[in-house]
Amino acid sequence: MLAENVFDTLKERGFIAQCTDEEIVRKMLGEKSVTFYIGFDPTADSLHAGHFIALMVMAHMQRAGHRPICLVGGGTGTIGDPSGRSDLRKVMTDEIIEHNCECFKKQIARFIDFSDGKALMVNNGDWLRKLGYIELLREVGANFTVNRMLAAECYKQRWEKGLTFLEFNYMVMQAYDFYKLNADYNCEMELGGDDQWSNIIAGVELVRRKTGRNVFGLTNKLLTKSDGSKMGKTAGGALWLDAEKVSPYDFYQYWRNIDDADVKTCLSLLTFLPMDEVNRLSNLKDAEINEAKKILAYEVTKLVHGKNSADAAAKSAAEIFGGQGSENMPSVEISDAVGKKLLDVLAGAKIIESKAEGRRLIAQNGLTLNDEKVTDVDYIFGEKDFPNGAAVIRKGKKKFYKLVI
RNA sequence: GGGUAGGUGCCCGAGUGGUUAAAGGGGGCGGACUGUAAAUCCGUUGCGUUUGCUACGAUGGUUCGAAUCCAUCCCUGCCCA
Repeated sequence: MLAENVFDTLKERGFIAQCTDEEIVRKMLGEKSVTFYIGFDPTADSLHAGHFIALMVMAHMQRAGHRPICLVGGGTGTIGDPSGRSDLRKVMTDEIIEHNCECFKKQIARFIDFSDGKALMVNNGDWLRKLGYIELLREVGANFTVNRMLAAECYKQRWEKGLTFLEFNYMVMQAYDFYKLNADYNCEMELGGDDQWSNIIAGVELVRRKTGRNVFGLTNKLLTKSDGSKMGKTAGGALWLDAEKVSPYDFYQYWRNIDDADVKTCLSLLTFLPMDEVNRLSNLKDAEINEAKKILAYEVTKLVHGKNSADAAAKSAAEIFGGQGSENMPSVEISDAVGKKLLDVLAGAKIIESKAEGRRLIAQNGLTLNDEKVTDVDYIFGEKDFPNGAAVIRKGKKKFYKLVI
């Protein structure tokens, strides 16, 4: 008997969206160690905030004594999951898929404990790529009815734009994964984002039809804002977990700046803070709730980038927004800035996307150099702009950059 | 394969020979207000800035001039087989 039932934990924290059978799953999770899996398709070279929720679920499960199987989709990634999408995913080359899988593996390994067989990592490319078409049709295809599949919620978005036969098969592939993992590792549960519900129940049904065994599916809520829109979007795209793509400071700032209304969801889903603490923090009102956001940002950053990075990010933020101090401000090395046009330097450092954007910022009073508004579009850097070998550029209200010469 | 409707800027979506870098909305960005929040309001939103360049699926063509007309091709929806 396990001390605490994860099902209750997950439920209390608001993770659970749908479950094939709450009662039985809860009972099962309470009596024995269960092997479960979550799949991650290698759609990019880094995981993002959306994947992070799934990793949290996985971590909670593992802490409770269950065994995770992390599946990277080297096989399914070649197809592309159409679930909930209105457009066709662009096809990736095998090299890219392979590369992305490797990136995923490294990142996942930071969150899940793989020592002593406490978790497994598999790649469905290992079996899906070997499958023969006829074999698959007979073994698996016979267990699906097209009319049933067509009724699946996940294809609804596609009725307008069209669904290719390639993508239509995605569900079959994922179902096969579950069947395979059940056979090889006695995997009894598949977890995933709520957008995966259709695919998950397809797997549950396939296992039952082929083996007569009862397996289960559970989905977690997707990370959305209180208004229903997707969370984890930044100007540059997704909120990546890779420090190279989104710096720990920017990552910290993302959570530091979320809506008041989303504080509770984020604290319970993205941190391990005890629920009474989560409740206390999220009930803070007005300016007080900033404390909760700081804790949220720190905790999430710590989980994703480690304590040192989180400390540094928190410190930078405190300095930058608190008063002066620019010690830990994100900095860019510009060796020969003096004598050059400010706009050329900023564009070169990727601080602004184009000089047109720079001119616009200046025209709208959005660019500051060492606390003075820049008003001259043709401003040329002089020695005096780098008092201690550095100049501070502020873009808009909250984006700071230190130019070091 | 046949019929038909389409492919426009980050997205949706007007435009159907010139004043259209292209209405409107969303999103983004900047400003005001604030709490490094939300809502709201205002501005802005291809690149380079000396009347320049690139852009409306692709390639050719007609024209003083086309996103708008013609041809071919590619792609997609719907209907029929």
